[in-house]
Amino acid sequence: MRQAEADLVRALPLFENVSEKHFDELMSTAFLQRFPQGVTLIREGDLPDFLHIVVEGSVELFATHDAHETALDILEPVTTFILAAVIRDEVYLKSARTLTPAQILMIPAAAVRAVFDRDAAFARALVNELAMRYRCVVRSLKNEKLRNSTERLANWILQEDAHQGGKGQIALTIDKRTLASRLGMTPENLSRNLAQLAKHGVVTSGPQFIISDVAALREFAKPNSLIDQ
Amino acid sequence: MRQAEADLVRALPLFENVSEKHFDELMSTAFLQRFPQGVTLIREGDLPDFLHIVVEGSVELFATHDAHETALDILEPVTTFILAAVIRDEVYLKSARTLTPAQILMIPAAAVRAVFDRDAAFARALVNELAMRYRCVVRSLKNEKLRNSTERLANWILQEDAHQGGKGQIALTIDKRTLASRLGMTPENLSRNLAQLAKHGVVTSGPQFIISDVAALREFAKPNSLIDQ
DNA sequence: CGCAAAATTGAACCCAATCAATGTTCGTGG
DNA sequence: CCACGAACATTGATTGGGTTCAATTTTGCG
Repeated sequence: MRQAEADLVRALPLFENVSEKHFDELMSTAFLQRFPQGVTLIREGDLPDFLHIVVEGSVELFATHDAHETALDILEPVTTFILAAVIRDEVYLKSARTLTPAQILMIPAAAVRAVFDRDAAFARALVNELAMRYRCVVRSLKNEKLRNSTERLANWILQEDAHQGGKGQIALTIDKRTLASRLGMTPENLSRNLAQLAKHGVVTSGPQFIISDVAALREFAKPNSLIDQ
Repeated sequence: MRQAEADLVRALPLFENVSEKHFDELMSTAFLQRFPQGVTLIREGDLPDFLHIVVEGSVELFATHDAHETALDILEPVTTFILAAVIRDEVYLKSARTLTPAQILMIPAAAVRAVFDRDAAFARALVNELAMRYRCVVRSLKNEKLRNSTERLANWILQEDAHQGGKGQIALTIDKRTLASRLGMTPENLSRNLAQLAKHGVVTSGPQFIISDVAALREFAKPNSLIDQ
């Protein structure tokens, strides 16, 4: 790994308070790799060799069973994944693929477990990260079970707008079929749901969503701090 | 807390390798309390005061939104809950209530965080526990999204049979409405699903389920080690 | 301009929840 | 020991949310 990249990694919250010695130990065997879009990074059922960290791009976590597949999460920088499998040294429960070209930091699982035992700051950071990931899953489980697909879309629009600066105007950076999968619905259903939201203050034209009536949209979406972000 | 109870707690995996000193520190402010059935132990949105551990009985984790409620998990001894909230010192995302009379060990959140920082064995055990809880949520999320309700029931029957000794004969210890809620379906739907499973090797008469054709049931249920147990 | 992929629209269908009615079980008190 | 009531369980009919399949329109790009 080059120095510029090592500096980038060093600044991550996960390594913030780790001693220089232990950080070097982790990095000496780690590598930062670029992947094109659509590459399967890990496969459910395999044993973890590396802790993965999304440094750039986005990664989809998904699972399959009986010829069906479901998206479980979409990760953006900077997020670890498969941390739980690495800690317990048990098989992955999910698969992962790149949704865009991506840069992934890979740290050997054995090194992670070794440094965890000797560096309290790293242990603290890891457990914090894991707790955060846990809470994310709980939030998305609640989102899935307590809202219908139109409500999930409405809340996504509110969040995405906030994320893009709250201008009440969203430019889609991904195509709609990807958005549909991220929201746990089919592309057909996304179309219908967007049509529904016309009644609740959202005007769409192609990849431009305009919130024409925020109050109406919030009224419909019922955002909830115990579910959203 | 009485000595007998302290011994019981001391034997939990979570405290196995914790030093005597730190264990005493945790226990000096902890208490083991009995609750009747149907008591709400924690409420989503509150800040965590205590780490909870189910020592006896069973506890339902649930969440509410917009006048709807959903069961997220059912815990049996010995399991921690709200560990992630305690570690991050953030509000609960779920509520919890006793499903049966229960005995709960409550350790002040501040003590947990304090000992975590000073006792590597405790840190290791906590992170292991958290990773295990995380993987449980992922499994139930996959179970929910990749199987329909009849398949979930079929797999529950296979697991419960194994749990009761693999005799091919299950005696229900809970009533069917509770089972329905645990499997994420309505009591009506449980009835219909049991009727369905008659075609796949399950004979029921009241609270007795008999697996008359294991091969047929497994064929239908398609158990999967990356989802079940 | 023309093609392929993406998006939309309509129709049929599936799964599960809800509502309503009926049947069953079980505990209690006469 | 039986009778009764309340909770539980089953069954049927209806509804709603969502997927799938098929056909059509739009978009983007060579």
